[in-house]
Parts: sequence; structure tokens; C-alpha cells
Amino acid sequence: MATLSEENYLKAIFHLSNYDKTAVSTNAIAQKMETRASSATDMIKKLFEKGLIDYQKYKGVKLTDDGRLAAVSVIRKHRLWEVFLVDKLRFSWDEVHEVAEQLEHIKSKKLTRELDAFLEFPTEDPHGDPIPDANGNMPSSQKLLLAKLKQLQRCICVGVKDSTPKFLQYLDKHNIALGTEITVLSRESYDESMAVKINNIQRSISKEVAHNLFVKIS
Amino acid sequence: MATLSEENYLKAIFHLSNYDKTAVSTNAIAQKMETRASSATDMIKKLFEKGLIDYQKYKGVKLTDDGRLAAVSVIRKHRLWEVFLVDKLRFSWDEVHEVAEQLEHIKSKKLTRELDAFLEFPTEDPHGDPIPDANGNMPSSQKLLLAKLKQLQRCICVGVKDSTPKFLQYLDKHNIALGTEITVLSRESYDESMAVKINNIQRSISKEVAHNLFVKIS
DNA sequence: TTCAATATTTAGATACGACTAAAAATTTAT
DNA sequence: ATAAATTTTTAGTCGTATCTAAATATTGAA
Repeated sequence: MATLSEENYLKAIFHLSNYDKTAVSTNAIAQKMETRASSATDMIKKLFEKGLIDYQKYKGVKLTDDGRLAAVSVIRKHRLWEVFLVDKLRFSWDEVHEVAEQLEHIKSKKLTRELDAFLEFPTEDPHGDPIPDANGNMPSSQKLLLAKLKQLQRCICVGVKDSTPKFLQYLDKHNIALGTEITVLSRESYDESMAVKINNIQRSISKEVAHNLFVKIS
Repeated sequence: MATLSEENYLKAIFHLSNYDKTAVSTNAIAQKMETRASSATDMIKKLFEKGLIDYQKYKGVKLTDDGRLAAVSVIRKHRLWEVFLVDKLRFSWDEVHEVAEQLEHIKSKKLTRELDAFLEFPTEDPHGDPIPDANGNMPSSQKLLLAKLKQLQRCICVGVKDSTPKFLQYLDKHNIALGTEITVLSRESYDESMAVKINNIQRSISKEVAHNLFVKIS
């Protein structure tokens, strides 16, 4: 059974590997974990001993099947708890992360299973991120960044790439939520901003925002 | 802010002091924590440094006001989560302890407050133990052990002293739950058992059971 | 009251997860 | 191709929370 710290490293490695495709460097892990490369190396050795990652000195790491499952199971719990906090406990989507970081480490198969049922088997967390099932399978989605859309395309907001409180509060302030419909009126090549229509109101969306908002073509 | 281990020691001290009245010995703490006396001494020093307990070498410990509040706050969370698990997630009362032992350490004022509200401000956990309020006040109750009752007294089951799965499953098996009415028909001085009527059925209750069931005279 | 039994504390060790500083390997640039 | 820059690893240290073994204090019994 993985310790709390091991679980956090596994999660970091999973995220950095973008869904398990590429090898992850020691430095990248250290940066994500806000720790030193030497600490990351120590933990890498431990995870390797436990068979949770493949590792060769200086060559970066990849999750094994066991490691992937452990990582995804933590992510599953994180996202289920986020749904709980927003849907049942009146948290807003920018407040849930810190608490979910703690709750994701609670060890009880039954708790996870029953929480999932209690929430009626959600497939996405409050930021639009997919919730893996008990076997570690991610529901696939065909979301893309708003920045990729062309003139006159219509789409629905389905998630965020940046889920920091600052960005989420920006969205709240401008009445953009999951499910909001957005129509691209035009794109400005100078600053990569776009003119859009949201709730029948015309607005300008900056490059920064357009690159952090996931949408689905509608 | 207290570490996980510190919180567990504070809780142990609180329970051993029976609601904060008597000094607690190093050995008693070690036993409760299933650790060695030397480890208890180490932790005692740390809690003393942090101002959470009063302590003089060889004289035992007592919680300070800060220590008592920290202990009670953990107990409050433990019991709220137990209510959540039983009322919302289909756990039975003998399954909740281990998970609540983990959940009680989650640090978020808002989470505790909102969970309390979501559960509609319960005053007792699934075993009949009182849930302290946010200021650390325990709702007082006039419960007593079934073993104290005299012949022909009637009472309602309101809690358990022993909340191990074994005892709780015994109660389930014999259809004794919180709220069950019990009438004492007679007492047997030889083995301290009692003849009782439960749901109109006459049964014998052993000394062991009678000393672990809290009731309220009705 | 003194000595044996018991309780408590101290001293020194270990595992975990972090750190700094320095060494070694790899990558990049000239 | 080799030197410089960067990345990664190693070596040694630290704090937390545990342990064992030994020393010390307290308690209780003859």
C-alpha cells in the first residue's frame, strides 16, 4: 500500500506523462512536487523498488500498470470528492481543490464505491475533468481549447485547463460556467484575442482565457 | 497546527481522562495508542512544548484548554463523519470506525461546518455518542448503563459503551438498536444477568452486555 | 523504612521524506 | 569533438515518530 507521499508522486507523474504516454524527467517531477531533484530521485528509487514505475538512471520514469492504477485511483477519489463538495456541501468550484487533496488519500474501497453511488455515478468533476471508473478507465471526451475554434463556430464550455481559483473566479465573474454556449464571432491575429457572443452579449476573450477553456463543438 | 499523530494522542488523552477530569499516566496513553511508554513520553514532551497539555515528570498529564479544544474538534469530526457514512452512504454502525479514524484528520473549517449543516446538525453519532458543537461543548445526556436498572424499570436504548464491531453485530443479531425499548423483568444475582422484554419477547441479557449498553429511563 | 516491583524517562537506533553540497552523467553549443 | 551548461545522482544531515535497552524515580510490601 502506497504512503501519502508516494501517492502524490504517482499522481504528479501521471499528470506529467500526459495520460501515460511520455517518460517523465526527475526535474519535472521535482518541480511539480515543489521539492528538490534529489528528493525526487529518492522517491523514484522507492517507487521503483515497489514496482510502481519503470526507471533507468538518467532516463526518466514511466508508470507501470500497477503505478498507473494507483495514480488513477487517487485521481478518481479526488474528483468524486470535488463533486461531493460542490453538489452537496455548497462549495464553489474554486474552493474544492485543497480539501480534495486531503480527502483523496482516504483508504476505503467501500467509501469510494458508496460515494460514487451517492453522487449518482458522475463522469466529470466540477471543472469538467473526467472521473475514471473503478478499473482506472478514463471516460474519453472530445473537448478542445476555445483558442482552436474558427470564426462563426459555436461551442459549449465543458471544462477548464487552468483550475486555479483566480481563473475560476474570473469565469464566475463573467458568467461563464460549464454548459455555457459560446459563439466565435471573429479572431484578432494581433493579440490572439477573440470576439465572442455569450448569453447573447458580445464580449472579447483574451488569448490567456481562450487557451484555458475547454469546449465541445455544438 | 497539530500533526496527525499529535491529534491521535490528544484524543486518547481526552478519552482516558474521562471527559477531562483526571490526570492520565504515560503507561495508560501508551496502551491506548498501542505503542511503547518511551514513545508516549516523547510525544508528551512535544505536546507540552506546544502548550497542549500540562505535564510534570512522573506526574501524568492533563489537557490544557487548547489541548481539550483540539481533541474535541477531532472527536466532533469523527462523529459527524460517522453520521454521514451511516445516514448517506449505507454503512452499518459496525463499519464506520476505521474510515472515520481517517476522515477525522481532514483540515477544513468550512468542510466541517457544511457537513454538519448537510447532516442537519446531528447531536449524536450512530452509537449514541454526543457530537460536540463547534466550540467544543458536549451535549449532556442523562444516559446510564442498562446494568444499573432495577426490576420492572423500562428504558430506551440510547448508546453503546463498547463500539467494537463484535458487540455491534451482536446487537444487530438480537434486534437491539438505538431507540429499542427494554423492560427489566428480573435480575439474577448469581451471574449478574438480567431477564428483559424486548419487542414483546422475553430474553436474558448477560452481565457483559448489560454493562456496555447505555439506556435512558422512559 | 528499606528493598523489590513497577512506572517513567533517557539514550541511542531506525525508517521516512525532506534538505544541501558535491560528484557524475548527459546534453548543448562552439 | 570537446568544453560548458544542465540534469541527475550520491553522500551526508535533519526532524518526526517509532523502537529497544538501560537508567532513574516512584510505589508498595515486608
